[in-house]
Amino acid sequence: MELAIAMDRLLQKGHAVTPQRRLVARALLAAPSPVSAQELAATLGASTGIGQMTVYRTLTLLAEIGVAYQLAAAEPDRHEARYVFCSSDHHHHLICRACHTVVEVASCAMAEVDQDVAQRTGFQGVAHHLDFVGLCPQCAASETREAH
Amino acid sequence: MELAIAMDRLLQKGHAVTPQRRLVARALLAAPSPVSAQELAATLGASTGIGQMTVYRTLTLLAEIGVAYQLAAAEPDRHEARYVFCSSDHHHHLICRACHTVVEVASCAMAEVDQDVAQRTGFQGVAHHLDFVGLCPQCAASETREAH
DNA sequence: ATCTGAAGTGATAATAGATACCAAAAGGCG
DNA sequence: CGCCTTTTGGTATCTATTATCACTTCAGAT
Repeated sequence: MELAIAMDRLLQKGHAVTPQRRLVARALLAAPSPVSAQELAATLGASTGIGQMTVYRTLTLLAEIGVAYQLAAAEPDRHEARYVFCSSDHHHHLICRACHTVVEVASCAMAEVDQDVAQRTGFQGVAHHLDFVGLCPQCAASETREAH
Repeated sequence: MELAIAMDRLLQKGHAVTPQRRLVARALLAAPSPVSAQELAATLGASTGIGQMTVYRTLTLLAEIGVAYQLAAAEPDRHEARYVFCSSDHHHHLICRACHTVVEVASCAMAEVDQDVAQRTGFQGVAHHLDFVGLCPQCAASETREAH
């Protein structure tokens, strides 16, 4: 179970495992598409009484220890951060620009690209921030239909 | 002169060329590091009387027509959008995490990566959102010195 | 098991980046 | 040159996020 792994990582990094953190992580894991802190706070607040401060702090913390990822590609007109659960190693996300479904993209050769960029520019400790955006098969189909 | 190209593109896309838009584009072009709408509005507002609404709208517009780019890699603790001027074709940005200098990275093989991702997932119209972050040579040197 | 210091929580208030609205002032094409 | 549309900008407002701080809970040591 992925949740246990996430909670373990909390402990390993010197953070407490609290019911609230477990609930936030579980909600994030269960979400079918990227969620914002606001959305999680609304849902969890109503069902469990967790305060929004805790949701914000927990999401930030989960992102810090690598259990969550804050998407770089924000939707237009929404300037709020959206998160997805990801316990596995470095990888990227492919987001449907219609329904916002997220698919993980197996880590490609970006490490080499980082190295290449570093060599060509003289920068050190080069990392990257990368998301893919596209239309998932279902949305592409329905969009074609609507345009008839 | 890059500014003329940018203004031309405005016209081509059916937008008016106004003194305000010229000033915003010029300020963006002259900026040595990514600037936020707030910063531009403060500077331009004081020196030319341009309203902040216009700055926000113009930056959004410039980003839409491809003359400006809104960075994906936000600085921690700053949740405001930062823009850089870029009239040339698709490319990426390498940002120093200390001094925020921006270096353009010649467009790599990302188009092929997009295609590859599309094939493997069935998504259509796949694009990406990618920034690099690192330490520029100067900042790397001074950081090493400080750590002594 | 329980004690204890440190970490986590949450209600409220405050901050700040961004947007809505609308009257006044331009721009561009005929 | 003149009209119609687009653009502008002041103010009010929204909303996501952070600050504060008293209270509670966790985790490791005794």
